[in-house]
Amino acid sequence: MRADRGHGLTRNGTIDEKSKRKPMTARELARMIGVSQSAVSRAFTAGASIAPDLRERILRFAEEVDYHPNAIASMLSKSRTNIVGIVISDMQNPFYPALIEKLSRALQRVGLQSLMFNIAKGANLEEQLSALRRYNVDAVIVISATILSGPILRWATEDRAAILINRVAEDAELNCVICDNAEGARAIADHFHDIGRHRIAYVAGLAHTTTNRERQNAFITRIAEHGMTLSALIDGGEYSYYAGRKAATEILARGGTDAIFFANDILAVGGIDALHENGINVPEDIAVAGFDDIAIAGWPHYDLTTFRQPVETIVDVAVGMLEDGSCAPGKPPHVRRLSGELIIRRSTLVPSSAT
Amino acid sequence: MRADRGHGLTRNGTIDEKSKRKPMTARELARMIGVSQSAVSRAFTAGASIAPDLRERILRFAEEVDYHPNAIASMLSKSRTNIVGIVISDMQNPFYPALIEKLSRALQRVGLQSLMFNIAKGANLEEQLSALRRYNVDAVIVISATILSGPILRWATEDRAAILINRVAEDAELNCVICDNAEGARAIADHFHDIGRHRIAYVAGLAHTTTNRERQNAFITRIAEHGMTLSALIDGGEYSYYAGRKAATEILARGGTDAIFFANDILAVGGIDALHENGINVPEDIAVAGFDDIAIAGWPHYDLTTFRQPVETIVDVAVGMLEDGSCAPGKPPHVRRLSGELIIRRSTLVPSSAT
DNA sequence: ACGTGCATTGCATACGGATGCAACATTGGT
DNA sequence: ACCAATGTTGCATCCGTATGCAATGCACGT
Repeated sequence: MRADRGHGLTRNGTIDEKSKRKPMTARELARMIGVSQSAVSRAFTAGASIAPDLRERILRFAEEVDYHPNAIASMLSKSRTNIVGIVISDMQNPFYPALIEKLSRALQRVGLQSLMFNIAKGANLEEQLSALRRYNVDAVIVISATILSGPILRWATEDRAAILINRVAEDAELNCVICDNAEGARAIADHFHDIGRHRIAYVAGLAHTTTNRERQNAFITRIAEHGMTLSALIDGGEYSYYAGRKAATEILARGGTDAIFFANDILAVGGIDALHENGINVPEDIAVAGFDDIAIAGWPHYDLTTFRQPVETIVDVAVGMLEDGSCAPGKPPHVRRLSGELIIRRSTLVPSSAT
Repeated sequence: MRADRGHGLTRNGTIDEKSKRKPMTARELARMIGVSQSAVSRAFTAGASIAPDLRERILRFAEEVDYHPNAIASMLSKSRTNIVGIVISDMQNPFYPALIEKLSRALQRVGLQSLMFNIAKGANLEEQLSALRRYNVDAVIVISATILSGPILRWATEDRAAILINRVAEDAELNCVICDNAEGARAIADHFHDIGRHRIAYVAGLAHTTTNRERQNAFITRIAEHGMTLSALIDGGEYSYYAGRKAATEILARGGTDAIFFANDILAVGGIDALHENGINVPEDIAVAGFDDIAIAGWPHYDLTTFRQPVETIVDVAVGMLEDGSCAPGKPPHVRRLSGELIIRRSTLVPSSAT
């Protein structure tokens, strides 16, 4: 009954001589105690019909002999995996690691594990996402803002609980948890107005992403309402430090700008560096604001005014939707738009003194 | 045969009215085609004994009706999950997201999925790691440098393929893939010597971590061999931007230092900012070097000399160990120490002109 | 003391695919 | 035309847990 058939990870059919001990099963445990396998199963199932003292006896004995229920077998019979697929594609923007870290911890806290699906850009999406279906994940959380068109999204999440974080579904009817991008963009515009700036530039990350469109539209509209001028509108092409640098350089070349709103912080950080290198003072010459409030934004060197995404709340809401079943397939999808917070820092602090 | 018993994610026992369609099974497919369930299974199993034309017929039909083998059931019968548990604890240091991204993609490429175990510091480790065992992950890859003592590590990886990345096992006998920290530290020391610095400070992240000890010991030894002075030795207490700032400030207060080696880049980046704020020129007054070569180190503003960890190679070696079975439980553990590369940038470029 | 009802427990089977074994088909050799 | 060897296929069973159902036990009311 010992190491009779266990095996390791080799794919080539090699039998590894010393391999994992075969773990104990509920049946074995049951036989040792003299109860039925069902009793063992019930002892480990909250709310099951079993006498409290029997349960305790079983649990105690299980601990002694180091028995743990096999989660795989449980998945098969319950057709519930307690696994959530997390689809990501961009770890370069520090906002995502921070979000993923909080999300995976929150999921763990309610007994859900995170299976990572790191989507590479060039590759075959369908192939990469088919594992979502084969592994029977209970739910899919999509964090990628940049990848995945509507149809693919719908295919990947068909008949499955799904939540998009930080993006909305363009055509697909899907659950979304998202920061109120328009609110944030307006807050930045108002703030620029408050500090007396008039000639405003906007730098998009990826122009076509839903987050960018929401921020851009709201920003430009509010700028106009304040009677300020949109001095430049640039699409960086990606959400990256270097795209931010390039955009800032271009804005300088054009001239006539006294405040820049970058679609997110990582762009803004690159922008600030480029401005400094060109001898521009931030905020005296040009005020700069970002969006997200990543850790770097708070670094004294950048000290970037930004609109903080309510990451904790986003995570809580998403996990809550999973728990209360409101995102189950077939239910009408919800879009939860959450308020953020304007964080004013040095990059916009000094009142107008534009050239 | 349609939606008769599927269910969603609710835990409260609620039956969700419209729930997932029950996916097709191999038996159903087999009946539709008029073959046995075994034939279907074999059609999807590489190398199985099945006539090529039958296989093709089954696969074609499966595609038509959108049948996908259920990975969970397969896990149960093969007792192989194709899931690798990735244990992490620190997403703050950008080095880790970058590593994890490459690792998870490499795993996906060989058909392995990544189950994330994000260990929170205060919490009950055993509880958090017990899922590693219950979920029957084929292997465990531990990336956390800071958490997990030897005994816990051994418990978590008992009878299971395991690889530590970026740390060595202190007492436990475990497989490790690690950058040659001593090589890197020596390269930095040599470089400081080459550019004529004499009064050298070392800033540890967490003094007790194996990565730090290797870097620190090798560095201090080599410094001595060159006849240079160790002007300060500081333990930042954590690998963070702010710890780096604090350490740099302290070094300034003591005075008498013309080069600082920070145990990693994120410390160094904080250090550079603090030096700048105190009116110190880098590298003219104080040269600075880090370790890892994170993206930020390459940003023009920091332009940090550093020792680049061979992340791609680390990932390849780790995945290779999984594939060839050399990390199967019971096999003698290997420690693969990989060479990195000194990346010289502006933070050390100018020859000595120390105060 | 007997009936009723609830709490426990075990039995049997389901979950969906993998695989040893036997049955069967095909090919080739003589 | 017969036998052996090889190649295919299906049958039956297993993987380990969950759960409907029936059986049992016990307490309580009259």
